[in-house]
Amino acid sequence: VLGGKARKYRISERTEDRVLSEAKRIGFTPNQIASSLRLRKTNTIGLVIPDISNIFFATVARCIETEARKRGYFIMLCDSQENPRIEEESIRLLRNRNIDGLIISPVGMIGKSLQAMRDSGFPVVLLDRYFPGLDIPYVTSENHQGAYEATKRLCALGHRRIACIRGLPDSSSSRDRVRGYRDALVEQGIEIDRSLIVGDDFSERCGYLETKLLLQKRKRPTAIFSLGNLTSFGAMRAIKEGGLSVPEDVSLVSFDDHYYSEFLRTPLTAVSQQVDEFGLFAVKLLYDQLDGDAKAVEDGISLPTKFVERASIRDLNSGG
Amino acid sequence: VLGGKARKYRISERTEDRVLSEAKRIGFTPNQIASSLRLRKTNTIGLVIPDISNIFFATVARCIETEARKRGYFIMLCDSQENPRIEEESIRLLRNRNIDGLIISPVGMIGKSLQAMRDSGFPVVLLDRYFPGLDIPYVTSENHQGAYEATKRLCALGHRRIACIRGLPDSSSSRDRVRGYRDALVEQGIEIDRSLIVGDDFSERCGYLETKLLLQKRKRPTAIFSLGNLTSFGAMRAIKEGGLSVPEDVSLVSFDDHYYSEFLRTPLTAVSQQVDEFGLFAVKLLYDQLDGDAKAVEDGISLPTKFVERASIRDLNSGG
DNA sequence: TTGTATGCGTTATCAG
DNA sequence: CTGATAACGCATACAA
Repeated sequence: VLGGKARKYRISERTEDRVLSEAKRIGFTPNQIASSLRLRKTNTIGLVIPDISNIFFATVARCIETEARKRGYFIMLCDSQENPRIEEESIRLLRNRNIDGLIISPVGMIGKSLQAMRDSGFPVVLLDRYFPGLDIPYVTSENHQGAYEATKRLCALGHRRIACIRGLPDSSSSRDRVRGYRDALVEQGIEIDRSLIVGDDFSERCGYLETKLLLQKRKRPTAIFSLGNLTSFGAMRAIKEGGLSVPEDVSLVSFDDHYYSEFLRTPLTAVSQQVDEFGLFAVKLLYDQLDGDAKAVEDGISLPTKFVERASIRDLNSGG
Repeated sequence: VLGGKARKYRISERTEDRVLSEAKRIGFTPNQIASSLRLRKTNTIGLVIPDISNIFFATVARCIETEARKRGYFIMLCDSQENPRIEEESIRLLRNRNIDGLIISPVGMIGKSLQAMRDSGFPVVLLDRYFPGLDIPYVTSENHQGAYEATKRLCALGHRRIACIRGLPDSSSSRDRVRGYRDALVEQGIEIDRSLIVGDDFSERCGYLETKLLLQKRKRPTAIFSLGNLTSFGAMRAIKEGGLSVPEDVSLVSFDDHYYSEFLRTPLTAVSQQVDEFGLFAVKLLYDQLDGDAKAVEDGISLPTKFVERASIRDLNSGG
């Protein structure tokens, strides 16, 4: 009766009512742990994210939580701190706890490991980053296209020395954005200067350090393309500290756009991602696997980006 | 042996090794669900937050997750969306799942309900908001003091008509900040104009709408004190839309300070909170309860704030 | 329709 | 030291 299957077992209404009212009287609440053990289903999704305090992931997490709840799932949150060891450990512990599925924005080289999980029938969805060659469903942005457009625009404004502060070099998002950047330069006949492609991770500190160094070069870049929202703030900090201004001394473009961008000292030109859709699709892709054949799921989705031009880039043609 | 209690049961080393190596060979992983059922302990903490995409809560959540993990706990994340119904439902479901404790930034009037949980021995910690009169441990900022200082400073600069955009009126943080604001005004001999105390929640939209209205008044306020980071952005949006500037046309102070503040068009004066400490203390307070006597725990902690003055407030004395 | 028995995987107890 | 057994609370199959 408590399971809502009174009908199925053709329990008399009188009995059903008696059970229900007595249950309410003593405040009976079903123990989900016991249920989970019995049914081998926890209604829990593991969410492993490099940095939940990053506004991008925080926004995605919110959507995922909301969407998951609608479908009756809980979120077990793990912040891998962009640390492969913590990430691996988190996955292990989550699996011990019999989560029903995993949504992860991977940091380490765990493609094969995730693929193995998936092959064994365990639902996995990648967030923001994917593994080329493996068929694990993912949701990401059209990183190449977004970076390509942004870089092309900088070129059109006369920039030739454009630096690129990338995030975690091993991540697909970073790689694809760098590719887009390079392709745009090559297309414009600009030689790639590898010393202008810098950065190790998506942290503010990284943006700061790399920008510091870039600004000290004999031939200082006229524009900086920063591939993460935190690195962009790091870049701004370094620029400000050096007594320089955007865009007079250096133009700045950021991948990833958020509500603060237009209110900055110099409104920031940025490649905007469909952040809300990230969460929606992630849960959808996971749910499709939970629902039925874990393997018969589309291999991934790339969401279009939008180039939002604001005052942070300068036209070198007109200005001289 | 697998439980690490070989010693206790005086198992021979040989046997222990045999068991351990065989376990590794077949890849044995203990089922935490079964363990949880048996032990009545899930090593899971429920975290219920009004909006995980708000940078304040996101930052706190990160600290909580990190700190909890250190102590072997997992985080079950629920976003109540500042909706009391969702909040209540979340708590109910979390308890069905036998979480070991709850960290919550409450939205609704659930003080008595939480107190009852606590009285029954269930560990609870309040985040950012507390319930006066009840003895549920909490961690919050010295909201009154922080708001008092900020308002006093505005007065010192010659402001007399200072609006206050509060958040959720029922929350202690909002109430205490408004009290600090009022106390400062009263102390300066300024009459409280209730039409200048506005706002219903901590959303961007709220800040926007209320600022729109404030700016239309015949006697427009010379300064706005916004009690949340999102409402501050709403205020900025409305001010910008009205073709006005900060601080020339209106001064702006925000409760809650983050990394972007100094990079805004007009660097934002703000009351800075010790965000990282929030998470630390929350987990500590919870852990003290998990550890021992749930009731023998300090009743709460208020962390000092820091007034960070930037260009967003104008001196009416000197300027004329 | 209703009552009863079994097992999910661990842990604890207790007798050997 | 070791093996057998019960119990955590629920869901299901089967007997009544």
